[in-house]
Amino acid sequence: MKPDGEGEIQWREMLEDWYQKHGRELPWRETKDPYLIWISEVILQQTRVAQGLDYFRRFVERFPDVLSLAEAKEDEVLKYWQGLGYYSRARNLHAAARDIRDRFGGKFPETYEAVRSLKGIGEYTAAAICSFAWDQPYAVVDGNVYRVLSRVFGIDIPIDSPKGKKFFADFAGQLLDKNQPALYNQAIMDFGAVQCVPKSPACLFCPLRDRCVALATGQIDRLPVKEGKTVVKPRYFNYFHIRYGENCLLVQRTAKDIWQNLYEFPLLETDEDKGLEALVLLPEFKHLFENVGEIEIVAPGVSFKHILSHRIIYARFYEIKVEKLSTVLQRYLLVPEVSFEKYAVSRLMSLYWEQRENKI
DNA sequence: AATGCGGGGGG
DNA sequence: CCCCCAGCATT
Repeated sequence: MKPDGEGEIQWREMLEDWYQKHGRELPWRETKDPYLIWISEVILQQTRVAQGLDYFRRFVERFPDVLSLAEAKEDEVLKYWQGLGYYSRARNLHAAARDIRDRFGGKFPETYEAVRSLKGIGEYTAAAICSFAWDQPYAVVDGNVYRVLSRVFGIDIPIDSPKGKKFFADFAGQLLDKNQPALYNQAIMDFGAVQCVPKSPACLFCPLRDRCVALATGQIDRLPVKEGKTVVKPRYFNYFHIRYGENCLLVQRTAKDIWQNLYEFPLLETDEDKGLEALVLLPEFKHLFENVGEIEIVAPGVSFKHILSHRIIYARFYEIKVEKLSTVLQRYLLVPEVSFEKYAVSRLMSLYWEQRENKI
């Protein structure tokens, strides 16, 4: 199928027909409120619909508009994001809400450039918001679009190369149905998510089976082409669940690192896997437990292998009771254990807490 | 141009 | 085990 002349019309009609029949009903499709669309799009960055649905419902119930989000504390926003990953999305959402309040008088901006200027909104999200909310003619290019276009038209330019990004952005712009951008954009993404799936798509039942280049040439499994290979690096986290009476100690991660601004136990990261015997010999360990009186190591280290896309974290948790709070320990946050769940923590921390509750 | 950032689901 | 998901920011 050629992307010009009559082919374009066929292409659009085919996608839009398919969408009318097979498109999914999703909560954020029932609104034209740019705020709700924005929230849904950010939640769905690198995240499946099934995973994000409940987060969307909870988030917009608590923060129904720009102002309520802007007035909230970042800690609470992060708490609503807990478990979803890529926490910079939540931090940027919060910062952008304040930006809209301060720079745009609380009214969601309505031009592509202004929307794009907000933190956490890139080309995809700006196009999604502007097309869905106001039917502006911007083509979305997400993982679904890359897959559909690369297969149907047999394009093997790597989608994660600058050349590929430019090509697909231009191409998607040509194919866009400028008379109804919202409908068209939803249609092509849903088509990718439901019909033209990454693995084992049901090509026999595809409305494009007669015209798909990848299917005709046996390249379905090869397209889209990606060149980037993510290197997985190991990290070794040794956490100390330090108990002082009915309290534990927490600290906020402030570094530009994984889980920024989430809370965790005092951490000793090592460059290799170490057991408790090796750990206690480290100066950092000695410093942490100086002047705390008698210490009692309640449990042997509990180990977790926490797998992320680009990291594999080998974590050990040690539950340690102390008699006194030294000046070192006083620098941490003293948190009643019954209040632990008020803090936004990583999945790793919450898994530890969960298994501990189960044991008790 | 390359890297970092989470977590979950499916083959 | 590996790949991918309604990507973005930083360097």
